[in-house]
Amino acid sequence: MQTRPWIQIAEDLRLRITSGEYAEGERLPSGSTLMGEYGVARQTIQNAVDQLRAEGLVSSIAGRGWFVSKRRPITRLARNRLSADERTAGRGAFLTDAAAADFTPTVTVRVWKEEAGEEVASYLDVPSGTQVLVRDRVMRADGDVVQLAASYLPADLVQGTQVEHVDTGPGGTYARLEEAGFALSHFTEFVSARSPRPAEAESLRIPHGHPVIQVTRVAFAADRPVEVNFISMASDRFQLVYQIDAR
Amino acid sequence: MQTRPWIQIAEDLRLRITSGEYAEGERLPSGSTLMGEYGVARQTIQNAVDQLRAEGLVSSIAGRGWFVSKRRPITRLARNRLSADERTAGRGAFLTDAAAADFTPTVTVRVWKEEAGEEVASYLDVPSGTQVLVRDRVMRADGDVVQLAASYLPADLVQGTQVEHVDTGPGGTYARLEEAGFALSHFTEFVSARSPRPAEAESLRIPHGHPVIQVTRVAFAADRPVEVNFISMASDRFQLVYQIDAR
DNA sequence: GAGTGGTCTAGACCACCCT
DNA sequence: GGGTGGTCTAGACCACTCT
Repeated sequence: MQTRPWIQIAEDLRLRITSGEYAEGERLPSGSTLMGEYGVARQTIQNAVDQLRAEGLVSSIAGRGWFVSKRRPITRLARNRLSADERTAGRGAFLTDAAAADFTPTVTVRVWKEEAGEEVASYLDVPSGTQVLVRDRVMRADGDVVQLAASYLPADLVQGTQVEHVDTGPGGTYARLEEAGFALSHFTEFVSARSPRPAEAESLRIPHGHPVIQVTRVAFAADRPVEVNFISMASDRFQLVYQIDAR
Repeated sequence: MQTRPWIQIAEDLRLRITSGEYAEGERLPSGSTLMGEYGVARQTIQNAVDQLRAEGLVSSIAGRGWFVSKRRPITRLARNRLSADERTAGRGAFLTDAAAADFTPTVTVRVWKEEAGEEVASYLDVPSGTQVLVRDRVMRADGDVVQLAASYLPADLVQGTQVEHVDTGPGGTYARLEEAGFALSHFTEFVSARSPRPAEAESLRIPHGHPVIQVTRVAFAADRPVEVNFISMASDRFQLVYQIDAR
């Protein structure tokens, strides 16, 4: 086998953590101590700890030490809440989640128009370069950024509606679309994950190496796509929940 | 702001790639060249490239160089295929996907019994320590490992059925469950992402730093959980697709 | 054999935290 | 001030690839 030292050290430390030798919230031995214990250089220990941090087992505080991560409560986001009932209740999806998970939500919105790039155009089934309305949103929970989202809608569809404004009114964009004659039939969500760019990681307060969940949601009105929404969120804080009928 | 050098270099290289200065599949300048260009040490360049690799923009071949990643075709896994129609068609989910995505599937299965740990017990709504049947599966596409899955079922539920054997027969576990009187009502899928352990990354052939999509699927028969399935797959190869009704 | 990526080492500096 | 994590440097070695 002969794995590299940093991998072996990571595996050993992982074992010591999961076996309970170091309890939740407890401090790991310092870098210098571990250098001595394993007889390796500083950087090698760092690599091992970086791995455990990416896995979510360890978090670090500069100047204090490495700590066994406390299992943070994970917010479960029920995706099937996009149903008409929830929508007409007058609250957007994020605000509904906030109520369920008990945090104070803030949403910062910027709105502008641009020409659709290739990806957006393909999701919306329009030619590249078509004018689209962009709704860029930063969602905070108790002040911390937790989700980034950018919606794209064909500009002619929402011309003169409240969707063009920062505040879309009760029920949000979807409610306004329905009023404009685009009754939503279904949503398609594409779910994946990726490593965030450093700037993104910093704004979402993601530990280095931690993945981001990437959801691309397309809203359809009578089989015509009317909105595509790109959503990013930290994978250590959120879990998506989908209900699938068996029949 | 004053970001660290490796972040700035990563950002610069990302720009040079996305702007098209280096085309898809093209080789980046060598480490030594970049050390000279940016006036930094080898390790700093390495850190920058590691970041781009985690983002999926760059892949590396030891002894050859760093290359701008070719956008691999992503296999979209339609989750709503868990419906009764698909199930009675006689093929498991993975084999259906294989047919759709055009690869040759292989599944290696190991089966055993053990006592349920805390997590499994809570998903199955049984006491910790209850006997469960474990079906551990390695799924390969054209020989490459692409998915790992481990199913847990209450042992008494499947006592004496074909589910206890490696080959569950046409329609798989779900078909056998229905025959045993447990008509499936719905599935709940919890979707998240995480950084793989090094060993896991190697077996799934995941570039270092690349996330794994983690799906936990619970099958219900008349509101009683009868199976929990933990599925891992590489996020650069798969995307999950969910259809959500709007009414 | 020369060039490449990947890793390890030893030493240094910084920002930060806790007396 | 002494300890801590995080980063950068300069130099080394290895496995690999392409002549």
